[in-house]
Amino acid sequence: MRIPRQPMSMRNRTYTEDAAPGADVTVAGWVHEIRDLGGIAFLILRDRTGKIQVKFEKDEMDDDLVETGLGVSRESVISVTGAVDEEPRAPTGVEITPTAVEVVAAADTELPLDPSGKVDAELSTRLNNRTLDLRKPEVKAIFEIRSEIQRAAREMFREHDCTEINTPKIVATGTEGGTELFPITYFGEEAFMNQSPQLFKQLIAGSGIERVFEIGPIFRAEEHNTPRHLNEATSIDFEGAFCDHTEAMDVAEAIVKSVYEAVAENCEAQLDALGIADEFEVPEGDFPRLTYEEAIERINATGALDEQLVWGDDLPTEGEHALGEDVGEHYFITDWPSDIKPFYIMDHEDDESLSTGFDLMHPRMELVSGGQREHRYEHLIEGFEQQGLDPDAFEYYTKMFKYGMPPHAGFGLGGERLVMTVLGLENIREAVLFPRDRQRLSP
RNA sequence: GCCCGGGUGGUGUAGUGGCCCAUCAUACAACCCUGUCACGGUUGUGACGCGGGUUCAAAUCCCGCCUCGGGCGCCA
Repeated sequence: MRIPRQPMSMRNRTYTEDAAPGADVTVAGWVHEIRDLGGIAFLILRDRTGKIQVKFEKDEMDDDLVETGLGVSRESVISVTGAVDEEPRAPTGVEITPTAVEVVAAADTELPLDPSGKVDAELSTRLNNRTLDLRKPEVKAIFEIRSEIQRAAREMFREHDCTEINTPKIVATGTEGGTELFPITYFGEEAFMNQSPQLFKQLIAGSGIERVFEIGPIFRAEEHNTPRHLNEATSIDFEGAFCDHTEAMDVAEAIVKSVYEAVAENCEAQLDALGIADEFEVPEGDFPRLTYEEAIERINATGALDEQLVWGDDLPTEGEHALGEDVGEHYFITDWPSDIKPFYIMDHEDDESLSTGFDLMHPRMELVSGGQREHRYEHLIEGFEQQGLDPDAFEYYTKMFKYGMPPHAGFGLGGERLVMTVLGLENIREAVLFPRDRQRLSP
């Protein structure tokens, strides 16, 4: 049974997909299109479940009814009451012969974009008119799938004995010092929007809760302008006490795979709406784990770069792409040089120049960054100083390492990048209802 | 932060100095049409981002501004 969620006058509303031949129903939704053939006309009504055809035979129906039904503009909200009949000539095999039509909310005739999809709209136009944009089945499908992805991720974290947590988004200090933060005023004090739950999730991993995850917003003030960056993004974070980096990699891999499996299993209609049902593939087998050294060797071997990479270089975007094409599936890059990973990542015990940091890559881009954390107080303080950060500013964080901080590891996964790569979207903004980027602050 | 490319009716486009009081599609308005499913047909409505400059002549070239997108850096 569906829970009634309509206004009182529409409690008895039937969804279009449930309108069965022989029944008298009231359907409600948006006017998708009207095709007036002269003596007969068809109105296509759309709701969240699909579309249904409403037939108007002018000679056989009340003039007022015909006038109301055919005089309404596209995308107006109407309700239609009438008998449902089987009709092979109708698009869905059934159609409604109306006895009553009510215009619930009329729409202006000039629409800022065309929800029927006959004319394309640029992403910018679409985002400025997101409500109308979401009336297109293929756009709606992205967010239904995004919801399923988050559900599947939550479930898999629970299977890994994690507790869901929520950490503050208004903070006094940054996390890693590196990226730009959005400054705000907090009752007259300087504060920032948090760029990552990193420090907080570590503090909770060190509590009795041990294994935690969070799906929440992060804010980065970098002025980048690319199809894979946002200034407000959703981070899917894991942190586990008594874990090392290899277990964190296992969890990351399990999450990504379970997301693909859930989409394949539960989103058939949405994949179909997006036109990718046939080529959609769930990753199989273990994700290859390349060391940083192997990664730069393979990139160099592709010959894609003008200059060969040497040990200690960060991987340029072009190199990432070349490697992604070469590997052809999700893969990890492990054993990064300590110098290019943040201070809170632990180095290997037997080689201090190598860190336990890892990235999980989709062939198109980086998805996950993680590692085993430095839980030893003295080493942590050293790390702060080496990175040019004042440990005193992070005392709320560092002091907890003095009271029994277990070894722990974790990762952060880019939520929008996950949606984007699962669905093959061209632009990360398509994976967010109301994206925040360099030039977009509203809607 | 550095670099590159765009902005033409409501929407998406054609147009690189005169052939443009601007093309096509869709939308909108009106009329015709009884089985459409991107319905079809006829007629009509509606636009060169803003400001300045060059030129006999500017949608087209130059400068500034606004705005959108992309590449790199950095990252999720």
